[in-house]
Amino acid sequence: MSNASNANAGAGGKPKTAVTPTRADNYQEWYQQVIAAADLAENSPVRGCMVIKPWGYALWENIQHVLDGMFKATGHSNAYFPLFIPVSFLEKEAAHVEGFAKECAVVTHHRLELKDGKLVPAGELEEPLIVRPTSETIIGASFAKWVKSYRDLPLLINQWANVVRWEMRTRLFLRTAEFLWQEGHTAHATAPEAVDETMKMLGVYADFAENYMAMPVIPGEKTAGERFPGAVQTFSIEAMMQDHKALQAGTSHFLGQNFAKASDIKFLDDKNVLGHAWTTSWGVSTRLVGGLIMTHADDDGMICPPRLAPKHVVIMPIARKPEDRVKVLESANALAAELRAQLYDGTGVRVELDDRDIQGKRWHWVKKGVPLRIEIGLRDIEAGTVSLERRDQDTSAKTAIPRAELVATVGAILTAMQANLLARARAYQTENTRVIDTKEEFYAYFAEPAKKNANDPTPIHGGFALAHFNGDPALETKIKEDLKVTVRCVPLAPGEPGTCPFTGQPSAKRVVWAKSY
RNA sequence: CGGGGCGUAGCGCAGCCUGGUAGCGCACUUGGUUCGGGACCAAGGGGUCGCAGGUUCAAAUCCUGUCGCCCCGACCA
Repeated sequence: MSNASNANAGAGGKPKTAVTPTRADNYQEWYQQVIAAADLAENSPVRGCMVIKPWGYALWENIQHVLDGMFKATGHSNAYFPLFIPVSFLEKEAAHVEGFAKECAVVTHHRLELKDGKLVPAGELEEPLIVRPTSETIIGASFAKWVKSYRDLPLLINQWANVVRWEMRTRLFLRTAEFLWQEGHTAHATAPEAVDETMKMLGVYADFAENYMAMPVIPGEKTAGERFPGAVQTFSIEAMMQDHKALQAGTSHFLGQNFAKASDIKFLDDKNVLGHAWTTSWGVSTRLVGGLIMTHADDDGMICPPRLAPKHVVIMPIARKPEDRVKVLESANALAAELRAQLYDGTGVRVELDDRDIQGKRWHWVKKGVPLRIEIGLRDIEAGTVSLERRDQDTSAKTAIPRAELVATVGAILTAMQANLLARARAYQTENTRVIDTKEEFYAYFAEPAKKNANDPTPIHGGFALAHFNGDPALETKIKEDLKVTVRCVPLAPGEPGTCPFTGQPSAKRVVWAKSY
């Protein structure tokens, strides 16, 4: 489609990068090409919905596995609630209606009949059902039944599910009409307990993002305009993508008693006083896979952080002559077994042995982002070494390492790579974050570079701006209109008071401004 | 939902203006030569040109409609 997509192919040479276009050439197109090159997902016949392919789904499964453990370690239990929600449930919370009604898929019939060779809906439902865009209301109905006494609290529930939001514009992983997520829903006897829960889960997300995804995040509170519909307070973790935009990677909401009142979640406290429970909800979605891509992937494709990688190591036997093949394969299989017996991150090292007799294997795995690539051939066997390549290093960097040393240190190498990816991402975020104290500098920072053509993708520019803000929603709206920049969050980390550069009024602390996904 | 662009083989594209046998590169299959940094040669397979109408002797090409994708907005956790 674009000229950029084949700009560095052709001309008799090999592509300089495994993925075209590069990030700098066309970031949006690059993102899609990485997904295709790594075989993570593809568009489906259904508008806005994606097919998550095995490699992409394996990343999600690893995300699920780790988070599920974290939720259980913090006292939560999994349960499952219906996909369908009666429309009347949504109506119960006014702000919620406003927030979600426009993007609800609605089921109005329950039967199909054949008419003139076509199936047409029949059997209209008395009350339409919406396909859940989020489950506060349907889970609230259950909570109302489950909670009678302060002894029933706190109620700490999580659900792994799919949800549907009929979005105008979709992007694989980042915003799809249907997506997979988890939604935690809890009820508490007091406001402070619910706030504690809200903050605890935000902390779990921040921990997961940094320590598993190797994606540095800024935890903070959303401004009123960005608040979850119906929430009293919304908190998020915000990550910087390689186009300098912010990705909201997880949210945690303190819902006050809004949903408890809407769903009638009432209990008798220890003084025999009837009151409404205090609830929270929090979630992360398959969007995290998009975050992983845009945090780590490069112009050669995906880079999987070791702790979430579907495979840690791929072994590629080098033996094209049939007479060598048996010996090399035997050695490669033995190496695979030795590596699988090693522990990394509390589990056996995940090893793929790719013995396909094809060309281009190496690039295949580069694009998929397997952390370690190992080549083993006759020369290695004789020397007692293997050839090791790390995906976080240049694709031309290959080191011979004694086989026994590799087996002994594979866990340490993966640990080092995980740390390197985080450090690299953190440095990137720091480099593209600026403390700004004047309106002029702020506007210049976010000004879009000139485009050759009005319909070209917007070049990478700007970043995170740390600037004071008087908190006025009207000012935030004005800045959004001017620059498409919004307050991503008011960081939880302590900050100094100062002066709002836009109004000259006092400001409690600097907030994070950026363009966002 | 508004503006723009694009739908031709798995992927990337040419052909369309000026209607007349469906093309190229990569990928794939087979054979051979290669092989430790994206191999080469040869022979093959694969497309009702997004879909539906219309004009025409004849439509990938012209006209109308429609669906989808992408970009820029609007919208949005």
